[in-house]
Amino acid sequence: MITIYDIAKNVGCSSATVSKALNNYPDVNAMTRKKILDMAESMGYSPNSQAQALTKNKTWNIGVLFETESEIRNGFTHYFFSQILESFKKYTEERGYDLTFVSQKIGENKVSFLQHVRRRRCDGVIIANYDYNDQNVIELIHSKIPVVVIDFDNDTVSSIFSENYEGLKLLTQHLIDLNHHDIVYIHGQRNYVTGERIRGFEDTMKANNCEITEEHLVESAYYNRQSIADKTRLVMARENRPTAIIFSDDYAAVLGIKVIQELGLKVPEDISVVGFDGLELGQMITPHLTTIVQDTRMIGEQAAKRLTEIIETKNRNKIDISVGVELLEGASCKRV
Amino acid sequence: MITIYDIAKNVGCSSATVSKALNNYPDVNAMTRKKILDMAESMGYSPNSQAQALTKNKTWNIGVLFETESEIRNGFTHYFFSQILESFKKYTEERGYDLTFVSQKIGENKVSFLQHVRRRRCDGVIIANYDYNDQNVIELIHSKIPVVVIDFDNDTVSSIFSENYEGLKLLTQHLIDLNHHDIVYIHGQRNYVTGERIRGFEDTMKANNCEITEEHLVESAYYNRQSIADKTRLVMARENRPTAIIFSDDYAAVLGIKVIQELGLKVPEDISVVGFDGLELGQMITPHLTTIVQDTRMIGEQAAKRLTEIIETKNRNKIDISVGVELLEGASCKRV
DNA sequence: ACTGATATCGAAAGCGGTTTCGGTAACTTC
DNA sequence: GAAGTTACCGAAACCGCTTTCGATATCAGT
Repeated sequence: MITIYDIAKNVGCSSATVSKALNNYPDVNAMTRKKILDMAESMGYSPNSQAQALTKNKTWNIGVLFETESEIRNGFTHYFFSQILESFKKYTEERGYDLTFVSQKIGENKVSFLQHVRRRRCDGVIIANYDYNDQNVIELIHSKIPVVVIDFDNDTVSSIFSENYEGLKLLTQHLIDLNHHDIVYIHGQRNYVTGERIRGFEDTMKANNCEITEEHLVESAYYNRQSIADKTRLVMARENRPTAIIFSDDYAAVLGIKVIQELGLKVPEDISVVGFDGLELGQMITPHLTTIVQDTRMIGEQAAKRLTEIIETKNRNKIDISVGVELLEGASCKRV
Repeated sequence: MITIYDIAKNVGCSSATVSKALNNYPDVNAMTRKKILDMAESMGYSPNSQAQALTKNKTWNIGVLFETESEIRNGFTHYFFSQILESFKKYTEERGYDLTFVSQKIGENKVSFLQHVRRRRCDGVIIANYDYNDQNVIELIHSKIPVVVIDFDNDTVSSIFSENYEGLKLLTQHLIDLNHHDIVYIHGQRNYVTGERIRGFEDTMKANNCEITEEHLVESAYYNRQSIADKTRLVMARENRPTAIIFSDDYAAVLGIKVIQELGLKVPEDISVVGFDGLELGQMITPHLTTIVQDTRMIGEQAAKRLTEIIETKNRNKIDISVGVELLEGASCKRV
């Protein structure tokens, strides 16, 4: 690898001048600048970002913490979060940052997430879809490093949310408008997001004088095929089966529909089904899924915007950003 | 950020000794070593990987080039390649490498992929699902940097392939065994992989004395919904409609099935359909898709293994690795 | 007591850059 | 022509770490 010293030697100047020419400093003669730039070009010079990071104390690197509590679909393969990450990546790349996945190992050493991020001197970290109870994550959130989280309620770092309450309100109202009164919500594990959604569900039910008992709330493990199938079958086997099911997400809804179909029943003729997320998946099956579309592009972009802002202003102020949702009417619901 | 100098000062020794203690050099007294380690611990020391990279000339960073020719589902959201990447990541992480996505920008500067990788001093690069005709990619492949590619035939760098020929042979034979003779293959753009698959298709058809004309080969754009739907409709509208369709991949097959269903026809009663890849997607619809399962875990692992091998041995020898495929029988085919 | 081996340590150079600051040389200005 | 600017350049310190190599102290052996 060739260095600025090599260039300096060939041009006949000092390394300082080369550095200045390369970095558009004003105090270098136009002629020398050109000679240096040409020489750099012809020698195939490539600045060493490590050396630069060392002096500038900025790596242009953003750490990504991106896993899942589920064993089934994790990391990149997660239908929903991969979309957010893709959008996040696009925005940060434009800003000149690279994304580095933070793991628990560097070279030969086992490290905590915080240690990893600090070793790599990441300028900031985005956390999504991680187990927020993980001691490692907590440690990271409470560090001095710029952090933005997605879908996680906390009082230290900025976070991005979809309007979960609103989403469930829209879904529930939609079903009620179709004359459904007996609606079961198969939701995910209790956490902040789920809490908000349940609240939206309950409030809307009550506001429309629909009875709501514990029968109407069923918990299922997130992105867990077995659990989703089991819970769906359980609900379908009830003697007074509901007329509609709200699934925790599109993935669950699509699986649920499959289970229902395998039971010899039809959606929406025998039961109405809605999801949440707005995955392409939901539109690839028959019937098209009615669902809430989360604006993943916007979520990723807002997360990126907020994170780069924190990095560049050093102001870690907690700001919560809420991203709007939208009802997408498919063909999985029917008026009763 | 605290440095080895800070530790040295507090312990009362030189920075060299601190470094040695931290790196398990033999020439440091057990007592001093302990003092240093304890001090490092209590001060919350975190080595600067940039500084280490500078001296060791090794970054423990692998560049990832991972996009798609399609506008629809790219990067992380690609159903198939995200699985490979996930597996790749798992393996390289275990080995202590970090993954960095290589873009066309660093800080304020626009750069080529090669420049990006060289600036970051990546130890190696994995390329998957990229446009291999991109001048940027070609430049990278012909550089001195350790590179492994997936699904790309070339004569400079090591590559990992699924047994594409074998895959189509299995699919075609399966259909023929079910008495299908009129089979249309809706394949992707012509490239090496597609070529291999077409060869497998044609050879098997011929070996079974099935007629094969240009009618039997239809080209459709990869992961392009519109194109897939159009081509499917075209084939379905023929007056002597085939009894079976082989789609380029599961994504296309699932979309194809939807189109067929929307035409008021049934799979497999009216026509048999098979895909390629083995996506979860294919098993989430009714009927379950019959397809070829590509071993994405193995592909990612082999790619990682080969790449780290090249990095660690400096031997860039071209080695092609072939990964076996398997027929998965769903319910999307019927005997005629 | 003397020699040679061994254990332990640190000075210093190097990795590849950036940035301050002082020094020339040339150029204005009156 | 003296004084003050301005343009341009480079020495040197620094970023944080690794690694060589020589120095010193200690110890065993004879």
